Amino acid sequence: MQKFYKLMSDKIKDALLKNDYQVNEVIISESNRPDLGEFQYNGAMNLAKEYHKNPVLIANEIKTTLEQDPFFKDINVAGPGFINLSISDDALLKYINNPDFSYPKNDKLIFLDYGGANVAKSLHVGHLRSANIGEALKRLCNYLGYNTLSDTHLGDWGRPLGLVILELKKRNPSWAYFDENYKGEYPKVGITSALLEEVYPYASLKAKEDEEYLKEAQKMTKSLQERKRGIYALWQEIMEVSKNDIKEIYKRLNTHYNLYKGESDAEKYVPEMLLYLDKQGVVEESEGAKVIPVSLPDDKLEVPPMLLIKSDGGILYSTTELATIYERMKINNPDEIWYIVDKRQELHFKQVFRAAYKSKIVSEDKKLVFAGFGTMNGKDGKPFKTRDGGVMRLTDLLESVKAESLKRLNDNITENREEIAEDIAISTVKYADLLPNRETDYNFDLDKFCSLDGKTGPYILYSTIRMKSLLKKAKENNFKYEKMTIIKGNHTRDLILLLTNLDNVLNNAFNSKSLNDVTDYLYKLATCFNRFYTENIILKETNESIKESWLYLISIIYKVNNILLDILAINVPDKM
RNA sequence: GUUCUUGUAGCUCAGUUGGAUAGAGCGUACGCCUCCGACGCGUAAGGCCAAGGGUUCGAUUCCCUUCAAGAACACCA
Repeated sequence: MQKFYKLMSDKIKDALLKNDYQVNEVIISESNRPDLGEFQYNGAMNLAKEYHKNPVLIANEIKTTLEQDPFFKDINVAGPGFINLSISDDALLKYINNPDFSYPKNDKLIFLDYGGANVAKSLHVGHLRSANIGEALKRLCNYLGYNTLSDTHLGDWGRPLGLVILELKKRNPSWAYFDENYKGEYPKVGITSALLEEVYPYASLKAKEDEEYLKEAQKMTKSLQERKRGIYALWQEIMEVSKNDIKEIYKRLNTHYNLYKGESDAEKYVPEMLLYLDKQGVVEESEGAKVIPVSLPDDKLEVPPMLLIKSDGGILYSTTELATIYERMKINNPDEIWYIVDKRQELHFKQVFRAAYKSKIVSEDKKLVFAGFGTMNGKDGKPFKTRDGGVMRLTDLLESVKAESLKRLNDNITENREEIAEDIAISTVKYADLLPNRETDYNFDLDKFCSLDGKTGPYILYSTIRMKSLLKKAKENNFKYEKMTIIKGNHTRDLILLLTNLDNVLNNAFNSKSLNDVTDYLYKLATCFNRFYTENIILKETNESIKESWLYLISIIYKVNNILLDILAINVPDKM
């Protein structure tokens, strides 16, 4: 059976045509007056304007036509021309017994850029949203039939690396990496992520206080960018260690990338791109620097030109960003690139995107999408800091949530407590992170997010596990649940109606590139199920067809729950 | 300073081309377990949608003004 809303709007479209009304799109929504109907169509009021007719009259014409279709149980016209629709049991049963949750494959390729980890620096809380939103969007795209590629786009080529290497040299001048006369393979020196984590903040601080040190660091950065043999080899060792470390943390968040490329990869394309840009004639000189002007006549705020080359000849963030696009178009040629990054970077990306289109690195038929997200702040609404004022590491955040989850975990669970607490912790963090609209800033509140009450990950998990264990028990008792034959009992109908909305929810999330519709829908499913569950005693129901119908319905709800949780990259433990 | 974003219940937030009586969660008050997971469910109180004006049958939504908060604004990433 096709998507329910599509079916309904097709029926209304037909009815409109039969009454000689032309309309491009029929939008039906859940009723906000459930006392009058289950769905509503408000189009009669718009048609009234277009056809200069009384909207109530139009609504009644449509009503009369629709009433011949046994699909509808009740149709009424209210107020200035609202059409309220209720569906017959037969139609709902037909839908629920043959629901279509799948989407056909298409060949569009969407490239998602999210994560943005920096090499030699541990991931911090600022990296959380990008990973959560990006991974969920990627899974959503896949579910809806799109091809995807994801890249974490590592920050692996700038001054931070120069600082780290310099400090390592100061401490270990005898390493072969630093011997300019050394030939042959360099022996590994056993860099660890713990070492890197300690070295970078130290060097970074020192560079701020010590001018001489900063100069040395700049020199070191230059050596790296020139790929001096020993320095480059050390960089490779650092990269390997750091990359594995980063992958480990992303793994905890169920986040995986197709590509772990970085600025160093894009940098290789810079010379080629510069030649190309020159040929395109888009580069201009300005105050000793080379820029691409990107302002447009109707800009209210003058968009400053994109800086391509500094007056000292060096390249910048925007240069590598543009080179990254150049590289991606050349290698992967995606139809769209989505950037899931902090919304404060909007202007920067606007410049780069404009430069990309202007120089025809990206053709007009392709989409560069900026999906900026709001900042996660501390409980007090101020930027999230540790007690000593530093930025909190992502691992520490996850550990604190895990510790809290473990503390709250039911005592009668004796096995796999650690693993279960981990699943709960990740669900907690992800659900809380995806609940607000993508662009909204939100405050991290440990107690609130870990609570079992309300719109929280644990509540969703609890409800899902409840469904699962109920179905398991039914199976153990050899209760069949292959179809639904009757709609009886409190909230049974509500659950079916809620399910019809799945397609809208997924499409809205795709269009808005925000997951809050999905998290909210999961919450609705869970509460509706819990209401249904408390008011109907399912396994002890004596009427066999009612029992089977209920169990079948639960199996569908459970399935949808799993589909959605999987899109959000949340694991469901067996027990909690 | 310029531009953009935001302002919705005590708190945290939804609200999709303008629609009927503005929705959730938390918190508060009061209820519901001899029964499938009470880590659950129910009921109630709580609002001048920042303020003022405009557009129209109709505005939290669109336009203008004011106030308040936040962000961005070329040689950092």
